[in-house]
Amino acid sequence: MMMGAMEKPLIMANNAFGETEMAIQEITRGYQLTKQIQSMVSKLGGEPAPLQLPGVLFDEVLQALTMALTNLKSTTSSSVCLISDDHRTNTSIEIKSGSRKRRKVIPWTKVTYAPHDDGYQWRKYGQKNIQKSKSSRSYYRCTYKDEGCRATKHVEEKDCNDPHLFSVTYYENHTCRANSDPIITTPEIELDQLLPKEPNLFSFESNDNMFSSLKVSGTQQSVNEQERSVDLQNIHNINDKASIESVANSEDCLGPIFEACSEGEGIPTSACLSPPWEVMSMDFLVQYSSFGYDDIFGFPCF
DNA sequence: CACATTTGACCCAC
DNA sequence: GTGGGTCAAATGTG
Repeated sequence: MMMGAMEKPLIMANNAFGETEMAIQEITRGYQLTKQIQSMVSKLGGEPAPLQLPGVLFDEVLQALTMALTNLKSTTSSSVCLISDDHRTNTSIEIKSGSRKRRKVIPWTKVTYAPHDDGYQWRKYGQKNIQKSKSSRSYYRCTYKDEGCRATKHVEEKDCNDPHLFSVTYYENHTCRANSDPIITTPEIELDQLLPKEPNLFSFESNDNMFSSLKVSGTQQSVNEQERSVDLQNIHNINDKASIESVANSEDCLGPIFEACSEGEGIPTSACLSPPWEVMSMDFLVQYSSFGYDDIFGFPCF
């Protein structure tokens, strides 16, 4: 699915999210056009010396666009309700310890790229080196703690090759005025608006809480509107890097960097990604879309 | 000056 | 005793 050079970008809904989405579309288009030019330049051949510099510049442009997309996508996905309320809202249970009742908060975790702005205002109150982890963990609480808001979060660098990847664990819900922030809770943004109307839907099929397959659909302007399937015994044991890469990098698998959603009992059901992220983002994608469950499934870092 | 961050000390569950 | 979470004084920043 290669977008034509003169093609216009999609027109999105006229709201804040739509504007962000439009920016994402534009940058994605810029990425694709740069790829096209890079391809044309590389085909000229025969004059390697003067073409070496443009080659390096193309790489840098593509990298810059990719980073811009990541940040935009990260902001978008954390600012709107991609996640079902059951999982955005952590719950708490009462635990009896001796004669005392102790409230145990069930946290939820998401993996995100920096900057991890989730729309709330946080105040850092501590930092500790964690025994099991090479990196330190930062402790944040809501700026409006004085107003009775008990929300806290812990931010820790993920133990994988990507230094920009962070694990953010949330405890308690915001009860402060920030909770009425329309960006966070906009009810009119429905899941189907967020899910890609474009190609590259990776759908995870689950069976008894185990992921059994990964499907990739190329639907928009795909030469063959076909659905290809990569069968994986259990997605949490992904080790077939090559097959995932081949799908992710296939020509009719272009589009937004990624989106992720979760339905039902927290089992990630669909997501999409585009070729620039290859397997690295696949790992991120899986972890992101299974926020709070990575401890259970133990997704690997490639 | 007000607010945020840093960092060593303290608390507490295990 | 140890490790993780929180406190609070010192320090930084706009």
